[in-house]
Amino acid sequence: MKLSHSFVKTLRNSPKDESSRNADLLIRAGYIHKEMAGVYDYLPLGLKVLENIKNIIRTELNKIGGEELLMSSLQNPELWKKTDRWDDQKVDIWFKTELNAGGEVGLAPTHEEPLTNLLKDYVSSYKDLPLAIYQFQTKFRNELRAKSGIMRTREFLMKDLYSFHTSEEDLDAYYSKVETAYKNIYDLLGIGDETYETFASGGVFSKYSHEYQTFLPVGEDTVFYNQDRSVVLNDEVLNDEVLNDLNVKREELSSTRAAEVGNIFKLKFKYSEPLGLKFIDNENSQKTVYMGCYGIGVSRVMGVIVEKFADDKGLVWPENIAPYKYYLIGIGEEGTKIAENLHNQNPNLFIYDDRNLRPGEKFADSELLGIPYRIVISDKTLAENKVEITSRLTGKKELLTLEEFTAKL
RNA sequence: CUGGGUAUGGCGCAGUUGGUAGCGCGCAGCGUUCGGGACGCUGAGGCCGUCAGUUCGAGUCUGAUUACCCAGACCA
Repeated sequence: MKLSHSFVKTLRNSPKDESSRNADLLIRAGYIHKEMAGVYDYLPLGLKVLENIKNIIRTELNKIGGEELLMSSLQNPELWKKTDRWDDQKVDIWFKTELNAGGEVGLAPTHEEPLTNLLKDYVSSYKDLPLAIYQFQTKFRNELRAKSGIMRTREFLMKDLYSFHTSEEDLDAYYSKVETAYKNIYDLLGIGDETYETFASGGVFSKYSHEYQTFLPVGEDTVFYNQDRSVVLNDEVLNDEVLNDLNVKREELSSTRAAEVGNIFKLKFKYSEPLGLKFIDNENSQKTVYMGCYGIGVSRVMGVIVEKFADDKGLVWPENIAPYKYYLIGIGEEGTKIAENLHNQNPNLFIYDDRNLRPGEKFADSELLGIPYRIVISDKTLAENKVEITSRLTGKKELLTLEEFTAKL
């Protein structure tokens, strides 16, 4: 990608109305644009990051049998009335509007109801189960207060997976598979070593749910953890009964701020019962389907990654999710010519800074954008017939011949 | 929702006791520069969030309203 062709520009000043580090840097670096409080646009670079995160998640979910679909945002109130989640007193984050033809619709804050209902058309026998169905979908939640940049917004991208089973054992077994998949996902996203499965409140049908919490000073949750971090719990469930269940003592726990990057639930019959999702078992008797649901806030994860890695020079993306791997700078006539050639061979790997700027500005932007490796080709490096590679993360420089470098691509 | 704060060119800001707007960055042109955000000259761009009001005159005063930010509450 040639930078001169992008409509996006970097900013030297921080926008006044963003105090969160993630939105500040993402806006300055041209990854996102703010539409209004809690509503952001994803510009070409931001979209690439989002897509990279999605692909990591997609790959892992497909490994555990997930099937991807895409459901609608507009919701039929009748469905939600059956589960008692349409009433604003019960669920206070709905965006609701009216049809010109008459009647109300809502913008989906989650998708248990429509998917459970949808499956009534496709599930009739135990032979149709289990199922694991997921999507990447825009959710709408009318939060009283949007904050923390892209970490808590009114419109956001979420991966939601739902599983359907004939028995509690099967649900439990699948739940474990998801736990493993989630661990892999957070590892691949680069935040695995600071992300912990955390006990949280479970609701009606199970004692606990599990959240995935990334330790982060600007996180919105408070979690408690023991010394080896084998037990982590949300402060909302910090009580004697839970401490007893988990066999930890209050005194041995420390607390920290953390950001929720995922949440998994055993729903059992919570939605299948009221919506009537049933199957016939092998003895011809009618049973209610067991369900689980598993979410990851994709856009929030992007914000958490920014918060986790950014430094005083700007963004720092892990290689896996960076929009491009290399930021290419040619200096001098010969260096520019070679850089241009290199870029043209594989435009998808490089941001080629072909702008008519002095090198210092290009260096600064390469750092602000957080691209993993900066490649400089100049008279200086060409004197040794080499190109210079600088790691954004470590700042370490390396000189390779052009042949050695292209061999690595 | 409660409390506090802010609204002035694309971004960041200044506008003194009311006299119809200025700076930095960015942008356009020319020239000198060219491995760490260079410099000179020239230039474009704003009815000062919105609506009322006071006044001969309002970015400055009054009232209302909207948006945005922060803290808290809320948060499958």
